[in-house]
Amino acid sequence: MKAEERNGAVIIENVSDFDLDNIFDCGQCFRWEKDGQDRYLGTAYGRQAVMEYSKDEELLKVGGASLEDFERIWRRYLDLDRNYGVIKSALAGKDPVMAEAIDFGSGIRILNQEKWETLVSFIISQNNNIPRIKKCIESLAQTLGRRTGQLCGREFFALPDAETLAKAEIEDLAPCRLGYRAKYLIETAKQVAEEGIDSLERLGDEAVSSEECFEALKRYCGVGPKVANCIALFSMGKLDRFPIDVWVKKVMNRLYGIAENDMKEMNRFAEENFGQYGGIAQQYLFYYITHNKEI
DNA sequence: GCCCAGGAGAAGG
DNA sequence: CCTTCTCATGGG
Repeated sequence: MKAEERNGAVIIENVSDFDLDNIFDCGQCFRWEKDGQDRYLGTAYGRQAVMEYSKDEELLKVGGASLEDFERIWRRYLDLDRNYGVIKSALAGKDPVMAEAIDFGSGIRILNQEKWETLVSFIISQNNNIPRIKKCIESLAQTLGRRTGQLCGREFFALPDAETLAKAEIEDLAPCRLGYRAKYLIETAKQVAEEGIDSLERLGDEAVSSEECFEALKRYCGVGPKVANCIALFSMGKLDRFPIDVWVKKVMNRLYGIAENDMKEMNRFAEENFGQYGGIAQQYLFYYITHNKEI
């Protein structure tokens, strides 16, 4: 798909299977907000951008970014080089339930997020709700993070790196209202700082199997099965991981008739029916149950 | 006041 | 291996 720079923004043509509401409001990321005119303003990889999409023209506009930024960061972040049409057909083929969920959130894409940020974000996410998770993360960035710039009249801050967070005390995090998760975060930061950020980054290598990645992530304090799966899926390209939270339990029960506390059966079902794209299937189901009052 | 949210750690079987 | 209890916080 072709990208070119026109008066301060990057325009990308022929972008299909794409919807900003679906992508930024399906629970995978926490740092994008709609600005009131169907544009999303947010940050990743130490940059900020404003995105706008026209479904009719299949045109994506990324403002606040150079063409170089787009090719270096946003193309991969938005997973633009993956053919979701093929994946959706494979998932919907023999599963009318999944076909319905895919139709409902047909523009979902799995972002390739920063690993450290995703680790931090999903430690904060445990036993928490999305609006408050967003507040906690923004507050953490503003309290201890570095200012990365401004766009559309807003200031943006990156999350503090592992070294910075490792040196922080619980009281330093008090303004962020993280609750009992604050000590998990500092403990994990110490471990990452100690082992080196590379040991975390390496888990995203293709040579590292999905299972190996999952087990390694669970070594961090505050990271259990659900959070490990989210990190592996949203920042390490392990598309088969199938995070099970309270919503996925509900949707698996209502749509597939699996007992609400039978995690083993849910995992088995996902592996058998969704296979290598279990994580993408999970996102369609999560979006479906969290945005559709009918079910 | 109660229940809930993209759960995990600790303790006890 | 499994089950149960506890852990802050804010919104409904």
